[in-house]
Amino acid sequence: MFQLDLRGSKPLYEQIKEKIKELIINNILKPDERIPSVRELAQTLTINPNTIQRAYKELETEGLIYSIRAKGNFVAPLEQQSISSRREDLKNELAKIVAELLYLHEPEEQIISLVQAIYQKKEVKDHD
Amino acid sequence: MFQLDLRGSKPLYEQIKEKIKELIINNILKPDERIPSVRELAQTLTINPNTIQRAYKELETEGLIYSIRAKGNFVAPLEQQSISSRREDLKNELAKIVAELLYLHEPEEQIISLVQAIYQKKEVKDHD
Amino acid sequence: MFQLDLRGSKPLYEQIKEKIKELIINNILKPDERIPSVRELAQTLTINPNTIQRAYKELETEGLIYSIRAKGNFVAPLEQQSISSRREDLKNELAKIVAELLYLHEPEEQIISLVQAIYQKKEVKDHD
Amino acid sequence: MFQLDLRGSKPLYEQIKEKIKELIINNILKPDERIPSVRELAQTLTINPNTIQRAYKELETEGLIYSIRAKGNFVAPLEQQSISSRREDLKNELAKIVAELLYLHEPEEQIISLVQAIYQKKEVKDHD
DNA sequence: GTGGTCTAGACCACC
DNA sequence: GTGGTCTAGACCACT
Repeated sequence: MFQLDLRGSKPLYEQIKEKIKELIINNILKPDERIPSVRELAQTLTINPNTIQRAYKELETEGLIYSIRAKGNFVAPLEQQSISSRREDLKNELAKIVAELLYLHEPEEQIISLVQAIYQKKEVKDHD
Repeated sequence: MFQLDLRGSKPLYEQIKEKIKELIINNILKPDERIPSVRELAQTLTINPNTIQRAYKELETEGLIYSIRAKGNFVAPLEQQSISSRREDLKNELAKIVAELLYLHEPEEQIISLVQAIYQKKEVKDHD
Repeated sequence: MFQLDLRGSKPLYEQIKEKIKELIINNILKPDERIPSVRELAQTLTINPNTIQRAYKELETEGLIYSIRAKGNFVAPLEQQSISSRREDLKNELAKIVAELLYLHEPEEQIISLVQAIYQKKEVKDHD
Repeated sequence: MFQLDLRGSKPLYEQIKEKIKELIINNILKPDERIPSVRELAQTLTINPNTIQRAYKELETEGLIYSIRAKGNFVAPLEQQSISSRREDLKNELAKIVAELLYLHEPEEQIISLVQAIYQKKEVKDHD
């Protein structure tokens, strides 16, 4: 499913969170689809179930997944997340990052083509 | 020096971090210039020194300031090796945010014009 | 039967819980009346059965509905022992919320008039 | 400092969260005051440090405390919490609870005197 | 089988 | 000393 960087300083549970988030954002995991069980994923990644559990719990509090006892964890449908405020938050974060990149003399074109690349990837997917 | 939003939802130390960052990015605080000591700033803002310390520490790990024991904290000059890696980090963060905005159906044009607006502001300043 | 806010921030299963609860509280669904089956409701709302099941289960633990295997889910009659303990639970929750509102400097009058407004609405209904 | 119900079904870390929250709300623990260290509290309550850690971490994400590595955990100043939206949320929760109490035939006077009792306790404290 | 909680014990980075 | 992360292993309630 994905691989972890066991050496880096980033906590494993955060890496797991990010990876799952990516899979959801890229629509590889679809709404109401079941994601691997805590034990399953722990085994395939050969790490402790507690670590997975922690990642899943935080994803749940962030509204990205929901869990049903004795059934599993599932991707939360997009509609149930607070889209509008989340979008504003993200745009604020983005503005700060761009301002810092400007300070570090990153050329504007580079940033714009980065944005375009991300959106283009999606268009390709939509044609599938 | 600056004011804090005491009623806002953001932690004080993050607000301080951002404010200092802004001052550096906008060249109001210049390279190798000394910034207020933890105690000084704590007193003028009438908040706990812990809060300032945490803000300064994170700015240091981000490479924006450096501290000399018993002398104070100073703005880090741009000419450091850390710049290119910092730029890569920022672009990675940016990519994640853009990906999530795409997932939330934010139109591409909005993002690009946001980026352009930030860079345009800078051009105006350069004309000063 | 009712509509969900598909864009809101609240999880769907909580919205369903609340809606059903409202229908029971306002006596639109009457004691021992059958409520839609998990599958039925999932189909009419075009959402995942898991979501409905979770909502129903929580309503059951709160004592508002009861389920008979292979027959369906029904509104629990008021004449049960569970009422007094449920009232105590609710009053405890309420006390905590009021304490936090006090901490956040919400004026006492505001809270009391909120309570009165809710009870007054009921009086009007009783006159129907 | 406080006692836990080891038999009940409520998770220990949630009990700890609630207790600390109470202490903060009742101003027994004051802004920027240090709260017991993870190990300290674990020892006095004779439970595992991990359990305390979990409680503290969730309190931090809720904005009630902040932690500084190698220094300890501290009460977050009131001003840095998002008061206005939090108050609205709390009033909504309160309205639902009152509606359910009305359904269960709890007399209006009982609720109002409960609210008044909580606010009166505070007045007494203010006279100290 | 599943998620959820808890313990015991360990290591790290920081100060 | 402090907070933070991770492992190993256990138990529970639920389906």
